[in-house]
Order: sequence, then C-alpha cells, then structure tokens
Amino acid sequence: MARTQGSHSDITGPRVREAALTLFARHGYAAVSMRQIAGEVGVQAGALYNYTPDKQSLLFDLMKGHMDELLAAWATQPKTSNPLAALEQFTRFHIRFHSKRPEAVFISYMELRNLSPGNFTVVEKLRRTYEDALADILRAGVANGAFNVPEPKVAAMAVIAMLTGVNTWYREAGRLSLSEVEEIYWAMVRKSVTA
Amino acid sequence: MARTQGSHSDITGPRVREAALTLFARHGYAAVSMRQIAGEVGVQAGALYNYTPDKQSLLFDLMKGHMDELLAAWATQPKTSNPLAALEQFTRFHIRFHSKRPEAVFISYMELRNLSPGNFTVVEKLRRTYEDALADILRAGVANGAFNVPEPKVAAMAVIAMLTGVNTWYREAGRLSLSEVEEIYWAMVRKSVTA
DNA sequence: GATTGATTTGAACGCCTGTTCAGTTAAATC
DNA sequence: GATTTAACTGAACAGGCGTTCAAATCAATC
Repeated sequence: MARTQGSHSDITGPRVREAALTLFARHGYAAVSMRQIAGEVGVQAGALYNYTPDKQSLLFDLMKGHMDELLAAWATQPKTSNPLAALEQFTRFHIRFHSKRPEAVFISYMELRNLSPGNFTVVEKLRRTYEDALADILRAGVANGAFNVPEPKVAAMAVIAMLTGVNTWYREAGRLSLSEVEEIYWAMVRKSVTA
Repeated sequence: MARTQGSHSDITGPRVREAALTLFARHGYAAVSMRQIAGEVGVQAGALYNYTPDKQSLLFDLMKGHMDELLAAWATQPKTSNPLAALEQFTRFHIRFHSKRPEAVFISYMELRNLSPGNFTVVEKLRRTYEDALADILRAGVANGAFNVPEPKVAAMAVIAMLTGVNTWYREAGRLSLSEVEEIYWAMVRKSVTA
C-alpha cells in the first residue's frame, strides 16, 4: 500500500469549502465560477471534483451545514420553562451565533433560489424547525400570560427578521459592541411581545 | 420623415423592464441572460440594446427606480408632528407599499452586490435617506418622551428589517389579510419602542 | 405607392461556463 | 530505491455569455 487516504485532501477539502463560502457570500453563487474557487485554493478547476460532485453540492453542503450547526448549537442551550427567560436566551443566542458566521448567514438567506428543488426542500425544513422553536416559546408565553401576541408564528417571523437584520449593519470595528447590540435588541424584542 | 420616434418602442421598452424585473427576482441577476429576457419579450437579444446600454443598467434602473418611487410615495404621505402617529403611518405605509412590489423589493435587497461601485453608491444613498426618515421619527419621540430607544438609528434598522420581513412569508391568498398583518406588526413596532 | 428611418433580425465576435479524463506528479509504504 | 496510488494538471468538450452591427423589415409620412 502507498499513501494512506488523503494526504493533501485533508487540507484541500476544507480549503475548497472555505473558498466557496467566501466567494459565494461576496459575489453570489451564480456569479462565481469553479475556476475562481480553484484559483482561490491554488489549484486547477478539475481538482475541485475530488471534493464535490458538482457546484450545486458545494452550495447545498454549505447551507445544510450551516443550518445543522445552528440547530445543534441551539439544542445545547440549557432549557428553561420560563417563557420570558427562554425568549431572552433565544434572542441573545441568535445574535451571537449569527454574528460569528456572517458569510454562511448571508448565503443561507440569499441563495435559497439557487438550490435545486430537492435541496431547497431540505434546507427549508431545517429553517422551519428553527422558526418553530421560537414560535413555541411565544406560545408558551401566551399560555401563561407573559406574552400578548395574537399570531405566534407571525411574531416569530417578525422577531427573527429583526434579529437577523443585525448582520446587515453590525461591524466588529463599529461604535457599538456586540453586547450593547444584544441589550438594545433584547429590550425591543421583550417589549414587542410582552402583555 | 417616416415613423415618428418609437412606434414599437413604446411597447417594447416597458416590456423589457418588466421581463427583467420578473426574471431577476425569480432567478437572480447573474443567473439571467440577455437572451432569456429577450425571449420573455418575444424578441432577439440584440433588440434589447435599443432600450438599455447594457445589462448592468437594466439592473440599476430597476433598483434606482424602485427607491425613487419609494421615497416619492413617502413624501406624499401627510406629515404629523406627533411621533407616535408618524411611526404608525410609517409602519402601515411600509407594509402596504412593499407588499405591492414584491419583485422590486426582492431585487433591491438581493442584488446590491451586483451593482457596479458607482451605481451601488447611488442606491445606497437613497436607502439611507429612507432609513433616516424613520430614525428621525424615533428621535422626535425620544425627545418628547413618547419613545424609549437608546439608539434611534439601530432601532430604525431593527424596525425596517422586521417590516420588510413580511414579504418573505406573506401571500395574498394566505390565511391573514394584509390589514390583519398591518395590525399585528403595528402592535409589535409600537410596543418595541414605547417608553 | 414611393420614401424614410425607427425597429428588429441573425450571425458573428471573443471569451467564459461546468464538467470530464488521460496523463503526470509526488508522497507514503515496502 | 522500487512500488503504489491519491492528488493534481491541462487540455478538451459542447454550450452559453454580453455585446456589436450590417442587412432586412415594416409602419408612418408624403
């Protein structure tokens, strides 16, 4: 036997995904060519096909990977039966998690239409799972009188849109720290749904 | 003299813009070819160049046109000195205006990175003007004690993100009417910023 | 009905696309 | 140092890209 499986592939594989992440986020999936990705990695275009069956899979893997990570991270958060505390936890978690992965977040929101129908269904289901986690918190708060929202699913969509919007303007080098942003948004979220 | 200026151009010109709007919104700017747009209009690709100098201008005109219309429509809204009333007006105006132009809204949020640097600057400035209109309302409310927001510009970004998010899920054929959606969002916006 | 010129066609331009694959390179094992 | 094979190259494939332009078309004017 000669070289054991993947001596360079351990390095090149992740680099392909990183380059795709960066370039897709910057220019958009359709505007980025396989040759551009290869160039960023320092390899010829043909070599990419050792690491992905095609360009579409590259996009899908990034998006599904992001949603899987999001749901996994949310699952590790300690659960509380107090809806107001749960909402605060969700708010802070969402802002912190998303602020650390701006490219993946950007891609996951912008490139949905470039997924093949089958891949879209998968990603959309994961997204709905996340939305429903928030909707459930709101429903629990309505049940115990802490919240006053006539349509928990709609309110969940509103809150998530508001929170994800942070990524459109927040910069680490900016005037406000992420903690300050967290406080501002948590105050708004709390007031928007409380009775 | 023969045919006066534009006997078909009166018809074809708008149809080119409509086709570009629909296709850019559905598939994204980079994924749509001039031949596709021409096909939708029922013409050969070369004919498009009677109506636009190039593909980039087609995108820019759609985005600038949308922002101009938005600001013009907002300018016709009756002004009030009461910040709470002004905020309600902004909220309902935003939801109604954006719900009527889902394709243009979609393009204006998704295709910013496909604008040339010069065109981006123009569109970005118009967008900032709109954001500042809301920030000014919030500042006035802070000044007279109606609102409690530590960072009016941040709060404006949060509110706009929340309101624009309606377009991601609202469908005319859905369970909720636009009036109902308006009420739900107005209640959330009002509570999120009031003292 | 001839004239005029705006409108459109259809072919061509050079270049880029995603993907494939025979052949080369080079690192790990014996 | 020979062998093995994963990793990569570089050329090729068929097709599409944005854009240009001479020639054809056709409706309005005279």
